[in-house]
Amino acid sequence: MSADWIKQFPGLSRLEAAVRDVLTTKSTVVAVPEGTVIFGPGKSPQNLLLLLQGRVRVQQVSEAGREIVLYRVEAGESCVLTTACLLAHEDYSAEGIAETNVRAVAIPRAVFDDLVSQSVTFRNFIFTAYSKRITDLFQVIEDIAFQRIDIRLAQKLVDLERGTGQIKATHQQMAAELGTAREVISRQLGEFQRRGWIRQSRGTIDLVDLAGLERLAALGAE
Amino acid sequence: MSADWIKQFPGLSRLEAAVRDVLTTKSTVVAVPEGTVIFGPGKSPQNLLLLLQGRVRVQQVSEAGREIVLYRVEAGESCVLTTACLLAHEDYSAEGIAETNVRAVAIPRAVFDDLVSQSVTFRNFIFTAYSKRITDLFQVIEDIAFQRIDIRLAQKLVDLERGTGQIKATHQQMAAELGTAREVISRQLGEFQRRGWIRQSRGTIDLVDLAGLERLAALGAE
DNA sequence: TTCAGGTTGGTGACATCGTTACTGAACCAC
DNA sequence: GTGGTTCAGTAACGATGTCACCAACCTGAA
Repeated sequence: MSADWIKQFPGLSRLEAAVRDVLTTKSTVVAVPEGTVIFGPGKSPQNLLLLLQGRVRVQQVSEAGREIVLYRVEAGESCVLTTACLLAHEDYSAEGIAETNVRAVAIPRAVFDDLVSQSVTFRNFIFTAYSKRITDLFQVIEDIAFQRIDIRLAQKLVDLERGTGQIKATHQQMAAELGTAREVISRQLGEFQRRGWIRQSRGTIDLVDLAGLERLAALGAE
Repeated sequence: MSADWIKQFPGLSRLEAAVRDVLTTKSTVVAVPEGTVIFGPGKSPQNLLLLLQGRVRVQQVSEAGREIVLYRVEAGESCVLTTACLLAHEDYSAEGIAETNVRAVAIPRAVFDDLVSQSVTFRNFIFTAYSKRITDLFQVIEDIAFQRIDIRLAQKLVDLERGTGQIKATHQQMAAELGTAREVISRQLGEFQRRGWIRQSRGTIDLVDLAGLERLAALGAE
């Protein structure tokens, strides 16, 4: 198996040669189709995943069925919060879903433990990833608790637009992004449309005045 | 220095003898007076703390000055989320405050790294602690996003009462516990008092019908 | 003691957000 | 096309957050 993929992870570039060999020979590259539930309540992951291609959405689902997106794992990042669960034999209440087709390196539990033990570089890689995720969670908490919904929605629209100027999502899905209700999204998007910032059609939102959205989004970053 | 303190941490009881020696000889027991800011924005901790006595409150403070309590570290637990920051050289936006006088074992960064490297038991201890904290954060997110404020307040009152039947806190402090506004707390506590569950006086809340509060709190756990 | 100023708590009015209930439009499978 | 399903719009109302203000209380200093 080619070890080229290590280049995609800057934190691993200085990995000691011996450790690099362990990592490449004892891990496998897996393909995960879009929509797959990678981990979830009652389904703890068996491997640490390093994403080569695609995107994983991690979200919390309440007992009443309401959802909120916690963060996304992009190519070049790792599903590292799951390793705590992986090593502690505990279930999370969060779930991870492949938002696109995903290619990833799967590192088995025992190999992960071995790498953490042997390589200071790998340890730094892991703990840096932890730090980023925890910071993300703190931001989510701060936003839910203290930020106005129109600002959060504008930020999310700007965030989810990936150069296309368009977002493929229903109002229900946008509500799940922010942990709010569909009706709230409908009202806010209606207001954005009246202001000429977006155009809507069933299942898609066109961002026609990104600058307008960004001005509103920026109010939350003062 | 006595190594008796290790007995207070069940996860460390099976520690290999050599590793145990490293841990006890290279760490120090420190005393932290009540009210000390142990870590915070711009003040990353230099040590991993294992709490022997006392309690540390970890809270998020927004730029607008509003606060929300994330979790508490009790005796027998560790300030483990800070280790990610400690190893990643990153600052958190959260801060940790000694809520009582605290005695703790301080493990320097280099020693921590060494222990993680050498001991599978220590690794499990650390990752289990991570898992618990992250689960706590998920719960906070779910509560803020989806739970009614009266239920959250009842839960918090039951949680903060430590056998005394009394809570020493202002309405403002209770608001910071839940990330809401003082006025909301005043209204809810007024309602609880009308129902005969509590009595209030300046700076203190007496829980006179704990069962009543628990019934309301239990509605959130269905 | 008395007064000034800060802290704490109570309250009304209003804005924002969430919930409920219902409607119709758009889409899909047959 | 027909019928069922998904998606979006909206009104009414309840719950929560914000703003403004006041009263009660505490503390320290004149």
